[in-house]
Amino acid sequence: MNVSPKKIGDHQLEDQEFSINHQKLIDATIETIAKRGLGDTTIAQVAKKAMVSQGYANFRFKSKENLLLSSLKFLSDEYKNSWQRIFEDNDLDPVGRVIKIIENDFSSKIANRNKIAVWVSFYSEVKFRPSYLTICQKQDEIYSSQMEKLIKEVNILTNQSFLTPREISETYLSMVDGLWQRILFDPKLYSHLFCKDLIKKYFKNIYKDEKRFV
Amino acid sequence: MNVSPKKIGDHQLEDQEFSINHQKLIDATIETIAKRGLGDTTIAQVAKKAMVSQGYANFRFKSKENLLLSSLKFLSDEYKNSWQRIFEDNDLDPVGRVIKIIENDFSSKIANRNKIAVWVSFYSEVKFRPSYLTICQKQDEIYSSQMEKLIKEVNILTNQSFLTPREISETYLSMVDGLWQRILFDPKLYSHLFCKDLIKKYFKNIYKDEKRFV
DNA sequence: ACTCATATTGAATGATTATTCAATACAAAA
DNA sequence: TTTTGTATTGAATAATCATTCAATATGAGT
Repeated sequence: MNVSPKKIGDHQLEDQEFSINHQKLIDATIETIAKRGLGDTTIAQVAKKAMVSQGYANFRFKSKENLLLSSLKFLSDEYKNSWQRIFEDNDLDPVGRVIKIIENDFSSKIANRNKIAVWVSFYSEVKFRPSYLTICQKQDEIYSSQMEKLIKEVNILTNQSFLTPREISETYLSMVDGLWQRILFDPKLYSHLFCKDLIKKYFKNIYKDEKRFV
Repeated sequence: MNVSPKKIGDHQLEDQEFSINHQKLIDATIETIAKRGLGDTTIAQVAKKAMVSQGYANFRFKSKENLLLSSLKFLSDEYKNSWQRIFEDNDLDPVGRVIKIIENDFSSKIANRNKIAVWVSFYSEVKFRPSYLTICQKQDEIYSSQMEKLIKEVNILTNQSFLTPREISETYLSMVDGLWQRILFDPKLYSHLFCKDLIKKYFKNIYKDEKRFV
């Protein structure tokens, strides 16, 4: 049953990342937050869902706070990986990349109601937990600047010059955050398709000659 | 010191709305949520800030849940009043109304960091508290439909027909939600001026001939 | 089989906090 | 002044939880 103490040579790995229990607990944390909300998430519930003892969960992560932080970090990395792959895909041209970005932001892996619930829970605490802010802000800054660079390329290719890359990028990113929130409210009305089409239409209005924004 | 038992004729007013303590407690609740977060807001803190006893706060609102609910309702009504006044102002033409709406949504009364913190706290709980959802959703639906009607008028006046009123209204509202969230993260970067100009530029791009969107 | 180090348990602890309620203050009416 | 009904208090209660830790299980090395 105990799988965690991986060894390299004679050395016990210090890094928690390699433990199966570590990941089980993080998954259970995310599920619990999504089901009951951040405020009603207790170590006991998480431990039960992860099928380890309550004491162990605390021992492993040193504190509840740290468990929450690790879970946020995990979600944050998952999101980052998904868009970084798009930015690094050399088979895509700028417009194709933008389309992939939109589709990723409203894919069922990223924009599902459970994960959004977790995101929003942490967002709401950001003002009071500098540690949450650090994780969210760093990610957002990179995404934001990558996006701006990408839009710059699209602007040049399409001869669009009224809205600056910064403006397009900022409006896009706010719109995504806003739509994610709305998915929480009313997932039927704000379906993935609806959101994607809305944003594509928004881009189509900026880049009138570009056929690919449906 | 006791001002609350207003009487009409011989009748004790049942309606809590008329009590000064009632409003003091709601104000204190909002301040406390903004300062410490929804999760760390206790009745004791709120009561202390409102300068009444802890027992009284509970007695008055029957439960903590109910106090929170009343506070959300208060904020919700305050917001609704501010935009309803704009929709009802007969001195404004459609474009002028849109501009007022934008300015209201990023006025310091509405988009200040404390109130946004409270909004976002409740949003994050919406999935788990149907009562919160009811308040937020109802308000949003009315705002949304009023906005759509207004945009329809602007579209007609400006001969704009590529984006539908619904699309413009949805993108606008999501953008506002997203920007509010961003104000929480980084209020320096997302100043009121920055947000207003960004949105006006966005409208200017839709209504190219309309000089008033700066 | 025995030892030892590490992983894991789960019950006990102590802190926090919503809620209750008996006691008191207060203000109007008699 | 006394009575009476309501407003308000604040201490007691009971529930919930994070955290701790002594006890136990496990598995590798000898």
